[in-house]
Amino acid sequence: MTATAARTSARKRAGNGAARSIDADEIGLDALVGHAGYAVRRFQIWIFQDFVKTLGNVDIRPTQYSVLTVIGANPGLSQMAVAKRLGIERARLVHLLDSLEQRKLVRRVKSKTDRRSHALHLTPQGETALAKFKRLAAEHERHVEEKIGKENRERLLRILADFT
Amino acid sequence: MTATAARTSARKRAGNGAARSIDADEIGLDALVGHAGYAVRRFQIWIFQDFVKTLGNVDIRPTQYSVLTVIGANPGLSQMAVAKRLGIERARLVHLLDSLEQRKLVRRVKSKTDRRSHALHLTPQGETALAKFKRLAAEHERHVEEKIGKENRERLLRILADFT
DNA sequence: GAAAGATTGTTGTTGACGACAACAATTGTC
DNA sequence: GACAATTGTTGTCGTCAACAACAATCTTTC
Repeated sequence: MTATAARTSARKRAGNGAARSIDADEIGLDALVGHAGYAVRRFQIWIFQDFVKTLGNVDIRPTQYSVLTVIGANPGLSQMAVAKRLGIERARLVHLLDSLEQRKLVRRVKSKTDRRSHALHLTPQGETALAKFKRLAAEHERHVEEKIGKENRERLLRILADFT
Repeated sequence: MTATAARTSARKRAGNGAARSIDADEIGLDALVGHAGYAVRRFQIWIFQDFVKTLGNVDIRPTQYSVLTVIGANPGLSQMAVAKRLGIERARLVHLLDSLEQRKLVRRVKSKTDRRSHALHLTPQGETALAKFKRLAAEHERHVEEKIGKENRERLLRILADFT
């Protein structure tokens, strides 16, 4: 049905090996239009690009921002706790923290209660930097609002609240 | 305000270098809860994992599925057209098609009207395989529906329709 | 209290993916 | 016919998820 319709409209395009030049608009997505994952993926790419662009001057990427924010709101957390909360692998978090620690935004303090783990803290510079990052991130969020609409953004947040 | 509140509640956690073990639930996300990008990212990871798992037996990943679907619905397209339509880079599409062509699902036919380009077609096996992939993808989509609810999924698709 | 098992941080590898740059072959334009 | 643009290709780089293995350090169990 859907497949048949798509197939029929496609016939006029090329039955053999001719690649007619076509406007991207008239290329049907067929089954993809019914897949939430496809739309979400495209949207997520758009969001990431805007985030990276908006926070380009301070050189902070989404993942780094999420790590800084969680540490800032919960100082003293272990790497394991941060990784679990954000759904990041602990192996991956190691490199993220290496980078953030080199930039003097985060400190790994040896925990005295558990000598395996590190207690994560923002440095004073990290705190002021994070404040700036949050302002830029809010600006990015306004771009999202402009893109999909104020109400739609709120609906989206409600729908996906369980995943945070 | 939000920061102050988070900071205050965080104080009880660790003022120095003690990494108390904490349930992931009680770790505040602070500013992240207001960011659509964070929720979308987490959701998208969940979707991808379910897709990969559901189509695990046939060894098809989301990007491959999208390429096959578009070619199936628009036979004869050039690589450039497919890449543009799906937001994939043409350099990346080369490898995707190499893989799909090796698996005898897709054929690159030399175009006679433009000897630079290839007209992309599904092989007969590709057609029957895609039919199966679509059934599995529909099953995956039902998982999404179970996860966020029927109405929410439809709302989501409407909200993000412009990105497809 | 010692042995066995689990956890934490770390290092390394693999593969998918987006972004960019360069190139040859071909087409389009002036 | 010279010059610019397009198409497919190759290659590199950096981000990211997923594993596996390891040493150091708890925790459990006997």
